[in-house]
Amino acid sequence: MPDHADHGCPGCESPDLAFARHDHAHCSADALSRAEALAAERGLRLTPVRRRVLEILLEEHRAMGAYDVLNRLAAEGFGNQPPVAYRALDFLEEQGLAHRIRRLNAFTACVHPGEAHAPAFLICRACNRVAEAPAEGLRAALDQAGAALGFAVEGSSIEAVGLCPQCAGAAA
Amino acid sequence: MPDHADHGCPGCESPDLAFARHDHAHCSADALSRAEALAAERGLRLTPVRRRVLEILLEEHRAMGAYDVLNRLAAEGFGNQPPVAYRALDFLEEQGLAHRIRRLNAFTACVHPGEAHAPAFLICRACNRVAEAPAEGLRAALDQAGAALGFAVEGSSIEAVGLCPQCAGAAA
DNA sequence: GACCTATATGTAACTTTATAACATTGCAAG
DNA sequence: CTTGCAATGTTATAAAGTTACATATAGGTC
Ligand SMILES: [Zn+2]
Ligand SMILES: [Zn+2]
Ligand SMILES: [Zn+2]
Ligand SMILES: [Zn+2]
Repeated sequence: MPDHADHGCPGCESPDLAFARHDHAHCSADALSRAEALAAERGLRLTPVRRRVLEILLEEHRAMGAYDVLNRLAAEGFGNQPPVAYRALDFLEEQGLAHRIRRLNAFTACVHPGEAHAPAFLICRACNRVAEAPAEGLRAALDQAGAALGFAVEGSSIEAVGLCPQCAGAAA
Repeated sequence: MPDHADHGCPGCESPDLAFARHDHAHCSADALSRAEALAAERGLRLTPVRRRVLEILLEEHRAMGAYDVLNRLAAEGFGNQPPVAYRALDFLEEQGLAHRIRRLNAFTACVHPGEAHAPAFLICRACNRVAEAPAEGLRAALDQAGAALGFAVEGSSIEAVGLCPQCAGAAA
């Protein structure tokens, strides 16, 4: 694991840095090394396609459509049919290394994999960047709202659209 | 407005009755009459297609895909091309008469239109019914979670998947 | 090493969901 | 009326996701 002393590192901090100026080279390298550690720990195979998809998602704090990912893969000599992208994305999602953003039909790399978490997503409608916000309280409240109706919550998606600090500043 | 004395009526009660035994004929008739009142109030045209789409959605507390709605419309002599359904659904959504369930790529009628609300949705993975849960507290918490990152929340979707009371009972 | 099996990848074909662009209809203000 | 605008109809196409089957490759067994 890299040394973090001088860096803002989403993996090691809360909240998420997607909207803050930060050392993103470190940020993404760290997420990748965590992913590798996790895969080793779980006896999973972080194959070339899977690893490359994760790298592509990690390039920016944005969500990418499966077909955008696929185009990148195809350009690099991997298969060029949808299942190639979807399978890698599904794998990453199952392992908590990426998240699906349902409002965007798109995927984003998880910035702090390994830590059990079920974040809320903040989606900037201007710059399209996506941040994870801690959502333990929200999940608990949702469980409770369900329970009030006799409903057993098993999974949930909490997504907000709005303006990130930079885009809000630019608009004002 | 119908007399509610003897009925469970989602429009007049909280929480939602989708998962409870209730007089659904009243429930849907009430929602429709509220929609009509609302349209009149706002000077909007609840045209035959739009009204029919709302009726179709109101038949059950389920989410329907745009193409399911379209098939129904086509069978009844309306246009049979996607925009016919999407336009009506978009209109209903804008007016708060229907909601889009993003996890399902589907739409459901709002059971208490008119009242300002931004509900959380509870989606039963077994019977596919959808209920609206009050979510003022959740929205507030989400706004706050965004604010903590300098993010201005403008809209959000909160959706939970799980088991409704009846399906949970059947499984046990 | 040779073999077998499970997992992963490649590929073709297709389904489902959604939008863009333009023509037509029909009500409604003047 | 007639003129304009909102709604609907229609054609075509784009975007997102899945099914089914063939091929390749990693790991374990003998
Ligand atoms: Zn970063
Ligand atoms: Zn932004
Ligand atoms: Zn009902
Ligand atoms: Zn159910």
